[in-house]
Amino acid sequence: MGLLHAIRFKDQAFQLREEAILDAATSTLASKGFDLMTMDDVAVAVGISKPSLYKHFKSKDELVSEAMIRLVDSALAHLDKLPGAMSPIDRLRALLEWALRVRLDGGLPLMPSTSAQVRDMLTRNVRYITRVLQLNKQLEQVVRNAKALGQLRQDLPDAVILFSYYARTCDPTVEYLQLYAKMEKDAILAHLIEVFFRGVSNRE
Amino acid sequence: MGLLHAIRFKDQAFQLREEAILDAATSTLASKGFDLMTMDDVAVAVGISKPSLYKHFKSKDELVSEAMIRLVDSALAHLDKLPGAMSPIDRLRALLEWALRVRLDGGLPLMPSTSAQVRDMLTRNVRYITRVLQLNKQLEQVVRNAKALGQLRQDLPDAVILFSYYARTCDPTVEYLQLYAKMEKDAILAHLIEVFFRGVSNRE
DNA sequence: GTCTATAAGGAGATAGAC
DNA sequence: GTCTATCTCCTTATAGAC
Repeated sequence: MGLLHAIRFKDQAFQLREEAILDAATSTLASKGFDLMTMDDVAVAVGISKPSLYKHFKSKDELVSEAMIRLVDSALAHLDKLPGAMSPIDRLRALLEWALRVRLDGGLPLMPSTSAQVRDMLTRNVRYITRVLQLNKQLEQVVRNAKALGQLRQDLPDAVILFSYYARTCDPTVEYLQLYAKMEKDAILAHLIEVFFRGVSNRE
Repeated sequence: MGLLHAIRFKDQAFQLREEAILDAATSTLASKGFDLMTMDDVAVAVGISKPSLYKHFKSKDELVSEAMIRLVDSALAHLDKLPGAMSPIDRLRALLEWALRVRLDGGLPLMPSTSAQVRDMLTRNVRYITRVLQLNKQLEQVVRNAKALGQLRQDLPDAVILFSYYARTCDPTVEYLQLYAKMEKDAILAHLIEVFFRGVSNRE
C-alpha cells in the first residue's frame, strides 16, 4: 500500500502542477495573446523552469491547445448541467453568459477570434476539433428547438444565428466597454446579451 | 523646368511605391495578421528588397500604423461623402457596409479586434489616435441624432451602441460564414447588418 | 524529474558596396 | 536609392549534470 500510495501521490502532484501550468498559460494568453506569450512567461508564472514545462507539454502549440480543450470541456460540462426544463433560448443565454463571465474574469474567449495562426493550429488538433464539433452539434439542436418554439427568427439561416452566437463569445465590445467606457462587468454582460438576442429573436 | 520636373517625377514614383508597399502590407496583414507578417513578406510582395522598405518606413510598427491610418482616413472620407440628407441610422448602416465590404474584399478590419500588441502600438501613435478620435466624435454625434429621431433605442447607453458598432466592423462572424457556411459575400453582409441594427433599433 | 546552460533558427533592422 | 550580406536579439526547444 505504501508504494501504491506513493505513486498515486506523485501522479496527483504531477496532475496538480499540470493544472497550474494550464492556469498560468490561460491567464497569460488572455492578457498577451498567443504570440506575445513565451514559454518563459509561463514557467516563471508557475515557478518552475522551462525544461520542466516541456516534461508536461511537448510544445507551445500543445500547451495552448490543451488550454483551449480544457475550456471547451468546461463549456460542454456547463451546458450539460443546465436544468432539462430550461427553454432553448434560455440555454443559449446561460451558456453565453457563462462564456462572457469567464472572459471578464481574465479567462480566454471560448472561440479564438481571428488569429489565423491559432486557428490553423487548433484545426489540426483532433482532440480539440472533436470537442468543438460536439459542442456545435448540441448548439445546432438548441437553435433548431428555439426556432421551432418561435423563440428565434424563422427567416434567419441557422448558420447566421449560430456563428453570430459564437462570435459574441469573443466580441471585443467587452474590452472596449471595460477600457473606454469604464462600465461595470455585470452591465456589460447584460447589454451584450440583450442586444444580441434582440437581434435574432422574434418580436414578442 | 527639366530639374523640377525630374524631382517631381521622382517624388511621384516614390509616392507610388509607398502606396504599393502599404497595399502589400494591408493584404498580408489581412491574411496572416500582425505577428505572422514579416518584413520579408512585404518586400517580396512589392518586389523590392528589405532595406528599400526601411527607406520608406523606419520600422514594422510604423508601416502597420500607416496602413491603419490610411484605412481610417478612407473611413472618414467615405463618411464625408455621404449625402447630407441621409438619415443618421442610414449613415451608420452605409459606413458599416463599407467597412465590411473592405474586409470581405481582402482588406483590414477598421478596428484591430483584440490584439493587445497591435492595440498598444496604435494607442501610442498620435496620428492614428487623432484620426480615430475624429471618427469617434462624428459617429457619437450620428448616434445621438439617431436616438433623438427615435431610430435607435433610448434605453441603451450611447457607449454600448457605439462600441458594439465598432465591434461589428471586425466581427469574426464574417470569416465563420465564409469558411464554414460557404455563404455569399452579399448575403453575409446583409445578415450581419440587419441583425445588428435590429438589436439596437427601436421596434417599429 | 528538476535544473543550468546552450543549441538552432527566425525576424527586425542595418552596414557598406554600387 | 537600391541591393547583398550580416548583425543582433529573442524564443522555442533540448542536452546533460544532479
